[in-house]
Amino acid sequence: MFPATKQHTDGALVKALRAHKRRVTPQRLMIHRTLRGLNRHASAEEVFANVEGQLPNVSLPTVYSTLELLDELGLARRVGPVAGRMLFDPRLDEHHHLVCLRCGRVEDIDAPVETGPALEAARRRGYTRARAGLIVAGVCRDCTEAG
Amino acid sequence: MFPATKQHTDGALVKALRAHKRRVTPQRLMIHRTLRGLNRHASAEEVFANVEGQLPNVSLPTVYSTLELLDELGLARRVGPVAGRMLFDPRLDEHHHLVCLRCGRVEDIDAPVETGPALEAARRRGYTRARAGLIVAGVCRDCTEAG
DNA sequence: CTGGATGCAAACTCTTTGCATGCAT
DNA sequence: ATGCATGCAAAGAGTTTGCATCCAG
Repeated sequence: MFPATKQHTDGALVKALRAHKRRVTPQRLMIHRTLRGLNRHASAEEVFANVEGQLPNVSLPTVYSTLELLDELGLARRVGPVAGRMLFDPRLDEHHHLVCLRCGRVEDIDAPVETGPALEAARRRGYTRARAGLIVAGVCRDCTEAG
Repeated sequence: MFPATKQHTDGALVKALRAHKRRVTPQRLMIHRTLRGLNRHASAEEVFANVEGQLPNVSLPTVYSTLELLDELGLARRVGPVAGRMLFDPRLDEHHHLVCLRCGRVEDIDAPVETGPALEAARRRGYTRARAGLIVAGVCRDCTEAG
């Protein structure tokens, strides 16, 4: 389904799995490839729906644990929970999120945000592995027009 | 329990409720006063536990709907969901949050964050009532030391 | 009076856990 | 062969909803 990125994407995952002494399984490859192919933040449910068509007998718990693993490996980023659901984002570069309080839609914001001072404050308090994400919450155009 | 702020706090709520044509009820006054008294972000469950001692026969759904109302009235700010639970913050000035991924603790960060460009981006996309909040997620000192 | 607000209980959603089986190493 | 990873099912946590009753205006 995503032939252009398949090779490189699989290669990076296999390399990361081997480096962490984790097993390379068809489910992990397919879940990773699917999230990359969606090319936007997706819920576990969405990834699951898309993986089902590609690989039989995949379970939702496996999707959750694999997405969590991808986050640990640095090959995806867990965002949220946002609007009540956990999202997983294939984008690895810094960006932020815009959430509609009404319909739950999530969009990317590429505006720059100076997170250095906040991360520094976290470090000073003894936090490790700290990462910053800006969430802008509002009511989207459609929901605003719908009243 | 919070005599020093009680009068002013109640007054602001009563005024806001009247302005929005909503009713002034003992539950609303007590929930508002309790959140202010806690003086930190609290979950609905926490507010509920503290209100129970002050006013008999208060229900958790009422706490939820009242905290949501306070957010609408601008007398509290809903934060989250963070670490799986919705938090409500009596602080009205700009500040951000530091969350431990392990134990779920939430602390305030007072470091300045330039949210203007992100809010402007939201406005350009047609979002209304947009507000920005930075979430720094990491592992706190205690959890880091605990392994 | 009258309709918004409440209390209670139950439903709902998303996520996590337990356990037996299976497959990557 | 070994034990991590998986599938299935069921539990768990937090939040929301429905409805009869109550009380603020």
